[in-house]
Amino acid sequence: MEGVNENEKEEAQKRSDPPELGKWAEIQDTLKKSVIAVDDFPWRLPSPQSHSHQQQLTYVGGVDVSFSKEEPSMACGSLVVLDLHHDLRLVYQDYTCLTLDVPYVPGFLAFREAPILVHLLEKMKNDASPFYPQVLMVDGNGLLHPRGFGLASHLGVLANIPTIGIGKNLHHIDGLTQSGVRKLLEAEENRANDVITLRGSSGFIWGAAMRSTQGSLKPVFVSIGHRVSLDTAIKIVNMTCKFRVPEPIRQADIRSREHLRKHHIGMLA
DNA sequence: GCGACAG
DNA sequence: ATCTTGTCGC
Repeated sequence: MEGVNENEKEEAQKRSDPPELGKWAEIQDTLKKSVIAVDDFPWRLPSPQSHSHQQQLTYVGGVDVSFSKEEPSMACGSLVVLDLHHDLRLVYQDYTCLTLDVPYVPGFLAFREAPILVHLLEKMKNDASPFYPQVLMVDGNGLLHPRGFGLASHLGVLANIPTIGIGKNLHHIDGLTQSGVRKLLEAEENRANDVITLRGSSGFIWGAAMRSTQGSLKPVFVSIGHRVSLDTAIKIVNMTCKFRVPEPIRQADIRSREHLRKHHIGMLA
């Protein structure tokens, strides 16, 4: 009895896991109850017909956090917003740099990155920006997570905003593996499809793997974050993909990295 | 038991 | 996440 706990603690130390992991898991289980896994927003997707009485989806946001190589605790969070109706033009960008001591632990990404992103969203809301995103794409998974509550869902609940999870790599859960998914995508019956459902061994649907660009063998992994169904999430991803990674995420990624470079060099001098 | 494990 | 230029190909 006693030995089991001691061994777990030792292993946790070897992995340099923070001692709060148990609490973190509890927090995830609690917040997960607030997740809304269906469409729950006032706008509609752009369509050929005109429904003049309902607002259309126009502003799609993207968030990401970059880190400095030489100063691993130095982080830069970014929030960008693109205009879906003007060739995904950038209409808003903001950044926050700070030192982060919370480590990255698989399955607990939100405890490292969510606070910065919540800050950026709150700042934008307080400033009453007319470009506040109607939906937010997050660099990380939503439901596609060991406890069904990844960064995209976590951020969606904390900031109460519709979110979509975008993973560039698969978090292996419920029997799902990156090689297994790629085999499915390459299978004859799926040759025509660019999207396949990620159904785990348990039968649960965690998200979807999609070839966002023609000719890209490596898929991106889309999952429900908050207040957006998987079908709608896939449609929105398709509307925002010029390259493999959807533009909101790609722009947030590129720009947070260059912002960090610019600011960090200034600190060393 | 060992390995895998979003960013 | 981060280290990194050129390069092969449509």
